[in-house]
Amino acid sequence: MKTDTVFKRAFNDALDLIAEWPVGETLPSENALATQLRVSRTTVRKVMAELSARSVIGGGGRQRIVSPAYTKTDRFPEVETVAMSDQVEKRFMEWMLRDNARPGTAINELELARRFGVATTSIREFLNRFQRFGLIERRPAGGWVLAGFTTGFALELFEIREMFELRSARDFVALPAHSLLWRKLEALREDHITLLREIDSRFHDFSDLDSRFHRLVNSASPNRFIDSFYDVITMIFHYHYQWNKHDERQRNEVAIREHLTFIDALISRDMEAVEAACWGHLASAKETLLRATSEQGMFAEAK
Amino acid sequence: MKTDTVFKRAFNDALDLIAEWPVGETLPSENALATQLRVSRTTVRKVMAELSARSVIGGGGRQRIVSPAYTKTDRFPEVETVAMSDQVEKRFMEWMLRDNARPGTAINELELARRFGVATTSIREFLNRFQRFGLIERRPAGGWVLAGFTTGFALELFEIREMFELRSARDFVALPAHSLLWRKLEALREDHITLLREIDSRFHDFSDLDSRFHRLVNSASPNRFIDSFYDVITMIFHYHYQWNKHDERQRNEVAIREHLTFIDALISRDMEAVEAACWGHLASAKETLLRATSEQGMFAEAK
DNA sequence: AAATTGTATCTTATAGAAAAAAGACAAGCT
DNA sequence: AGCTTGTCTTTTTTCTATAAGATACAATTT
Repeated sequence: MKTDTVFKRAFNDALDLIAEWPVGETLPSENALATQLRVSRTTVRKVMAELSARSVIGGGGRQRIVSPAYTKTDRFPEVETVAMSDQVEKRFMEWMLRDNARPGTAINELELARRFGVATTSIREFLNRFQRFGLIERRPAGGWVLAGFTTGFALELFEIREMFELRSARDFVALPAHSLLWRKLEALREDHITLLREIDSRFHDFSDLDSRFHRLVNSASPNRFIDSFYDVITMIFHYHYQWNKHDERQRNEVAIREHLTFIDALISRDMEAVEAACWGHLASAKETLLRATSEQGMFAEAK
Repeated sequence: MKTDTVFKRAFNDALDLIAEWPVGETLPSENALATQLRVSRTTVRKVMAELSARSVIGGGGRQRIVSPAYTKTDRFPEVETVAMSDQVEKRFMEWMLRDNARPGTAINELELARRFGVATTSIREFLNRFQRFGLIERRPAGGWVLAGFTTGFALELFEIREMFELRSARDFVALPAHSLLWRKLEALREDHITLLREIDSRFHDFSDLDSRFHRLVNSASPNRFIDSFYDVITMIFHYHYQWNKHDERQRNEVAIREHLTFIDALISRDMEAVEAACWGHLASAKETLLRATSEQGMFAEAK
């Protein structure tokens, strides 16, 4: 049976919406709400029904209003709003990075299913999708082995990343002056400066900025295989940022400055400066990731 | 319920084995057979039981012999020996390349399941695994769209391929003289010459040789992301060779000669010659693929 | 008439089950 | 003692079923 995480997330979002809606005003139409909450009308109606049942809203048909007797009602807990597939990914990464899982370990679908409390179907689906990230491998006999987040993995990742990033930077510099991307780069530059100013409180926001920057550079000459490779990087860095808290603020500040050097080099169209900035940034990103792989015990290479 | 394609293939293989076994001699042990037939003992026993039931073999326990009264028995048809997942892939490629399917088409799991006569689970599994090839894309809402085997796809594919191949060729040339790979290259060179001599009858065998050559070049400095990318190329060329019969013999002969030029350049360690040979070969491979994409109507770009 | 809601249908995500195949262990043979 | 076979257990593959959610169409309101 499908989980109702979509409904629960929409319900919570609807509560936020209602909190700012004048009591007595009729609510937007179902279609409008569907667009705002990014779900189908079917789900909107289910949310409205639940809100009615909890007397958060009153009136029926096209006269739905925020109930005058509106009292705070319980939101659904966050965990229940994230899709099963995302939860499986998260749990798997935890299992791989936190628990014992050494490279070479056989992956047992049934055991993972039991451990995560989901059906085997969900595990299979996850493994099939996750395969492309290169952290697991299919055995010819059937079944999977953990390739693991090893030093070798990080080195291979960065070898490709260097090729792609340099190629994209070159194409970016060759962009015509009137290209929209220059303006986007300009905007992103501002975002960097803003974040740098507020680094002490907002250093967590760097992860997202990082991904946006590199994807913008790549968008100069789109290539689906490069985009797809960036999904790997995004995933790795997502978990890396999430778990490696050591020196986080400091690391991010350095990276922002490197980005700015890179951006300025791009704007100057000086390809030599671009290459230098690109190498510099990648070298330090690589070093950070490699340090993480050896700092934590479970990252040791198995052979 | 799982299909018994493994059993059926093993059964057919066992028949081949028995055809060359002296009547009256006791057969190899179950373990030995399991290794030879590349299945588990469980399956070997099932095969033996079936062979017994059909009186192809006689005696029991460790005294199994080819029955003196052995008569030819029906093999299982080829189709029943290929795994469901492989069949789904084949049918999907047919649907995409032969039938109507235009890029941008929404992919309907249920419809495909009905069309292919399998459960939706099999379709889902296929789509999840197949995603990495870049021919389909997941929609945020859920569901899939066909990206399709378009000209754009081929161009993007070759952009990456050029980067990877050149990089690997460079690393290959830098290999120490005593490396095992030089000998493997030498052997592969011989295989090329042999095939060239028998090209008129064996031109179909080129597909496999092509894949072996390029994977050997890449093995000079292994990188899982490059290997994974080669899976895409192998898959594409597999279907391309299978369906584009036009000028096949001629095309393959040209490609073999290009490979030989490439190989000789590698052996000479002359990086300039290597680059030239590499570019030359890739340019012609690209042209072939691009011509295929425009020759056949369904490859037209949709926008 | 256009937008909105009500209703029915189709599609996807997930569970659960069962057969096939692999693997583990015990017993038997040489 | 080391293979070999018999038996039992575990794991993977594949099917069917069902609730959640999306989409299409009909009815209704303004």
